[in-house]
Amino acid sequence: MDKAENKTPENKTSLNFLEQIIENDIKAGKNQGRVHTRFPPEPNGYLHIGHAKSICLNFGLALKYNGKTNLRFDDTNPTKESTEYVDAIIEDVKWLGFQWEEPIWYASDYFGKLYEFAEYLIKKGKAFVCDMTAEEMSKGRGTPQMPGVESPWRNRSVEENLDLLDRMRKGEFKEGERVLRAKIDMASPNMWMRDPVMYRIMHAHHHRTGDKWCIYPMYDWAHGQSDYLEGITHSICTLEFENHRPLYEWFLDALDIKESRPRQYEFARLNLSYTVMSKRKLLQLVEEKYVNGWDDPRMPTVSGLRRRGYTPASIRAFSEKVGVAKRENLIDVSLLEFCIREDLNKNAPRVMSVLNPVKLIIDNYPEGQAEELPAIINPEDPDSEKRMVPFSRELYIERDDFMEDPPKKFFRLAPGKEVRLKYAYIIRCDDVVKDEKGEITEIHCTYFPDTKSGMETTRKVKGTLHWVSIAHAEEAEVRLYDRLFTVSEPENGEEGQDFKDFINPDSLKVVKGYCEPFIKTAFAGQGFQFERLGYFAADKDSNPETGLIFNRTVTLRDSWAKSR
RNA sequence: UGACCGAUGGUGUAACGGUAGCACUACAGUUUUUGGAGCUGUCUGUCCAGGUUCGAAUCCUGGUCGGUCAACCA
Repeated sequence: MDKAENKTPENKTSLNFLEQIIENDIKAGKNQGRVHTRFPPEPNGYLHIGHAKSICLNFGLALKYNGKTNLRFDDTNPTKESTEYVDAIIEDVKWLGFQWEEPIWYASDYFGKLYEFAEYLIKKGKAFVCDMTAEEMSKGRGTPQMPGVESPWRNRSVEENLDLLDRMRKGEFKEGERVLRAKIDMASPNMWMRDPVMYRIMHAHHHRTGDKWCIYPMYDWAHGQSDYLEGITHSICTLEFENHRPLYEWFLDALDIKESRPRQYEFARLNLSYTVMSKRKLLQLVEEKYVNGWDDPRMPTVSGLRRRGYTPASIRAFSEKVGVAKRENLIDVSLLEFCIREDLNKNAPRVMSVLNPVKLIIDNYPEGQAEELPAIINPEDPDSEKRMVPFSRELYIERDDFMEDPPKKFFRLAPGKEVRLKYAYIIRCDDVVKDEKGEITEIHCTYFPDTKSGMETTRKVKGTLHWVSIAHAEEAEVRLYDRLFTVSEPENGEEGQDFKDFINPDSLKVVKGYCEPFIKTAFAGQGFQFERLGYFAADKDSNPETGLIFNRTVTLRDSWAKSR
């Protein structure tokens, strides 16, 4: 690699550590140069942005190196898993834009093969049936500093072990009565090598194998062997499995697997500021109704982000930008927000919408008159078409866009001041009307007909406002989302504090919005820019009865708000 | 206190013994019929102590700090 190449970003040649490993493997001719990855979710919850990173990584690596990626459900614990989750996960992976190698696999596809493997290990004297209770076993395991003690059942005969395993499978024993264990080393400094459990008895109905099995394999026993059976070359998982790698290797060795052998690599999972990422905690938020389901737009789930208005491209871009390494990290949500703004700025149609209205009356505009003004749908798109916006005497503008007694840097409307109404005319504020509480109810203005948008004018204004003609306005329910937590690391509070103590009570505000008629073209999921406000996505619940519903994806950057 | 892993600006991530770069954030300027977007620029960094070397973020030694591991979860 030439040093100079590294400096030119347009032909970026720097690789992350996984790409380096893969390139070395290809060079060395390992696995005949094949690259085959897999994404192995457990169907016990919905996918979140951390999974999205893993998906982009696994599929991205295969794409880059001309390889394949399997989608495999790690369904080894029937008590926690269901087809509801399977379906949702499939939809999310598809939505993110990735194509897995057909068919979809399940660890349960390998239950039969795994059973044969287990018999093989028993015959080699490398596995045994243990009658200890879970509690006894836990005590006997020792501590990281102290060796464990060997099970009294460790040296049963091959015949007895085979017979017992067969009877475990047939359901002759109660749950918890016996397990199959690998015979490794109770004194190992690595806890995972202290005769780990391979099979446990569960009289549970499995979503795919039904009642066929009464024993189910543990993760470590199922995973590496599934990788092997699928011809996986690079089995990529998160850091907490680092200590499992010797066990992963031990099983492959014990099964005498030498050719086409998968290798496990670990990377640091994604952490995002102002949210939580563990499935357990997300489940808690759902079950305890802090949010309205897994796809609540405040959730960091893929389905939540989708409903919030995030696009697949924005999530892929984000996954690219966060990078891949082995150190713990905390990504600032502002990076995620940057990615969706970048996408929507280029692609979202613009529309004017007033969310906190105050009435503005143009006194010198004829009553009953209206005109259609052309407006560009997306100024960032050179091929953008025009939309027509109705203008009339009575408008709504944003309450924040008017101040009776403004500071010097206020570029918006104030008594005696002039602003442009976007795509329309320059107006001057002449007067305000207030109610008995002192609240402004009407702003009276004069418009200048020769300043119509597109006309030459010498009149200069500092501010441009968005507006909606009251008579032509479409009403919509607008859901204003904010971050779900008030602190950047809700999981790292003081002693005795729970992540739920930091839930933001104002994470959702629902308001009525007034939009220009063009909004009627919206379809579910479509993202718009409400000019000067932010990006908003049509909610999937919008229907003729509820009317239009919009979710705020993210606000526009606002240097005015910041400067105050 | 055992094993494994890690440590580069505020946050991420490059640099593979030879000028510490890129992105986000923040700030400033420019521009603007979105206080948006764009463009330009600025600030801030190699955990510590030794050693090897002409030269160390990079190699070695020793510390410090952080993460993971004692489920019949994954």
